Amino acid sequence: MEQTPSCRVETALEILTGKWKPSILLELITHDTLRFSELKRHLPNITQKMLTAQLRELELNDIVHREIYQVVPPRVEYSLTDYGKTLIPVLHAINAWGEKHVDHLAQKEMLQETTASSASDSF
Amino acid sequence: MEQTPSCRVETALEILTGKWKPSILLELITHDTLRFSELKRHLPNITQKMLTAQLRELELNDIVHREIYQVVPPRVEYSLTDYGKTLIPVLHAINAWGEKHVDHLAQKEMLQETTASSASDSF
DNA sequence: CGGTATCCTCAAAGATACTG
DNA sequence: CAGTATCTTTGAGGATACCG
Repeated sequence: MEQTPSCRVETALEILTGKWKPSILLELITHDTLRFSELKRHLPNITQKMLTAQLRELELNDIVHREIYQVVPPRVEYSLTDYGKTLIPVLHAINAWGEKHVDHLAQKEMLQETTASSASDSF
Repeated sequence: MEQTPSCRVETALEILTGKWKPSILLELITHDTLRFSELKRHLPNITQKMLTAQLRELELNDIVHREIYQVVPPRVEYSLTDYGKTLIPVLHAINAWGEKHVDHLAQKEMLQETTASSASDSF
């Protein structure tokens, strides 16, 4: 319960870090609701174990809602909670900076001509 | 060079993650310029090895500038580059969300009275 | 003072197999 | 379909000692 700036930044970053959490969150932002298997299809390299684990952590932090339909075969849908949606502007800021940074890195590699790159996606 | 949103977010997060990078960056934001030993003093639990390693990574990404004064005893000063300063708004957004989240977590633990907490620091 | 060089630990992530 | 259960791997981070 320190509440120093770095405590707050680290607390926030704990939500976002985890190898797959940014991808999962971005999928849920753009698709709104996804079943477990759909999420897995969108993230081809993730294992079931990791997908489950990361989703559980996000759920524990109230970022993600897990809706279970008691049918056969089972159907489980994931979506952002309202609280989770407050993360969107943060991800947006990170995304925007990341785009600049990828360009910045590219410029370092080839210090010659600057290929004008495309404008930012909405996300 | 994929340039998908999650690629960009992950690229940006690579800069910020690392156990000590947020703290180091916040120190450099608030103090402007710090010697190696001053930085170490502000971060009591970091080892020299980790401090060096994290600073080197930040330097490689053009976030931090390392100025060496050839004197005895050696003097090395660290500061944010102009490019590194573009991270400040991002850290600010993360910090602001982190503050809300610490409150959010606190509310989950004691679901009783809401102690009105202090307003946000400048950082 | 401001670092390297080694060695070690442990937890996050991956591979694989099984299940209600 | 949507998960567990195990086992193994990897590498970030830490402890400690030494150096220009």
